[in-house]
Amino acid sequence: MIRALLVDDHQLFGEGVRSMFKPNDGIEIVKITTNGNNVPSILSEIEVDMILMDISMPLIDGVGVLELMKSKGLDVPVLMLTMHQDMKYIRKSLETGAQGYILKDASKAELTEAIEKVSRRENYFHPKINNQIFDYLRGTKNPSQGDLVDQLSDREKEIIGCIGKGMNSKAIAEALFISEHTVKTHRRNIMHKLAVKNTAELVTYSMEKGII
Amino acid sequence: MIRALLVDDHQLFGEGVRSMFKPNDGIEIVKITTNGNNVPSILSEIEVDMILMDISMPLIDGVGVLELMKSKGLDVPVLMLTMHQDMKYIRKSLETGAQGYILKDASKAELTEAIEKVSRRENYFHPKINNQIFDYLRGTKNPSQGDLVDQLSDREKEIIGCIGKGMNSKAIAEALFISEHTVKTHRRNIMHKLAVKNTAELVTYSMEKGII
DNA sequence: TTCACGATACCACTTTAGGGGTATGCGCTC
DNA sequence: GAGCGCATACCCCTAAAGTGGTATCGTGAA
Repeated sequence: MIRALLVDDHQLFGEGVRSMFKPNDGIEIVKITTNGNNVPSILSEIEVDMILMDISMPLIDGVGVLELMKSKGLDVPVLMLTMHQDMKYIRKSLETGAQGYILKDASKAELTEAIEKVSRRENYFHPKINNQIFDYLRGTKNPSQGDLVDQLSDREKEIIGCIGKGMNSKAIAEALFISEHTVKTHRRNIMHKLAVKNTAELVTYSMEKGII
Repeated sequence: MIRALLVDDHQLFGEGVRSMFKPNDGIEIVKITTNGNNVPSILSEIEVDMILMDISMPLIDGVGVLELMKSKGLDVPVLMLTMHQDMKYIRKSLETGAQGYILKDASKAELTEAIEKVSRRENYFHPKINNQIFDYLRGTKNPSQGDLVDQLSDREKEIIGCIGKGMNSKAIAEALFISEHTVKTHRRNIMHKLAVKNTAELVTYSMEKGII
């Protein structure tokens, strides 16, 4: 029986995955937490064979939890379980030490296989992202030739999200508790980084790249 | 026993939710489909009391499935089950006739309550989005039925395409061999028809609707 | 310990968008 | 033939975006 810890902010998803595994599947979700910050204390209390981790979570994201674990010397294999098919997330996860990467639209059989492999400290990649892995490995001859989107900071992406919702600089400033000047500076930097002429093109580009 | 059909492209989520409901919960997911286009044929084969529907799906989105059902005269209460907290999605869902709206980070208890209410053709809204519903109802005296995009003329869609490419009014005027004044008039009319505040929101909305 | 970067903030300025009108000609329909 | 939607075009004006700088502070890397 593989004992797994699930880290996901979506309660429904978590309870769903837990109920999905029957005793004879050989897998048991022994604990679910919606807050990645609790992972170290949980690991000190109970013993698990692997961790199933969502990437996008509000308080601390999956990569952040991986870093937190590493800083505390916690060595438990982690399977990233996410909707993001972007190379950005995959790369970040692998760089930070994830053992595998699977998409949320995987089947139960695929998830079972992934959990088994990761718990044995083998790598697992979902078939859907294999091509991207190859493309990425082929493309890493020239690291500067990355995606323009990768140059954006988290704050800048946050600003982009607000812009897409139709908020103007003043509204964004109030929402983020910063000055309107700062928002305008961010907008300028974003436009330079993405090499776009105006807000319309910025929104188009960002939506195509999945930032919005 | 409430018999539910689940429409979600994320297999894991679907199987998870299905396993979550035990016989004594009074709810059974009798069928899961990852393709919304199959909903009409499924409804003709099996009998269900309600439909649990994800909004963002690749082949046809949740709102599209609702429209498809309506066009075929299929009258089964639908609970939208999604991650999107945006009023835009909520509005579209309600306009197209969804009976309820719940977020994917809801608890099992909340989902159970929602399914029960919707199967009785009562409305259900997740507590987290109640405020947005109120704001919406306050702001909309005139509930416009039908899709806003349908009101756009071909010329207006052409203008929208240019805006999305980052062209300003002057550039659009030159490209279409018309006056800049005319372009500005078009932009104004477009924004009124789509009920958006500015160009950024216009682009976001248009891309979601597939105009761009 | 520098040094780079991100987030913050401000000034001054030009260009563009956005909102209020009004108007004409064309094609279609009732 | 009167009305309607659409594309066209112009006026005036305000608000916002966009461009050119500069600058402080904290953090983390070299």
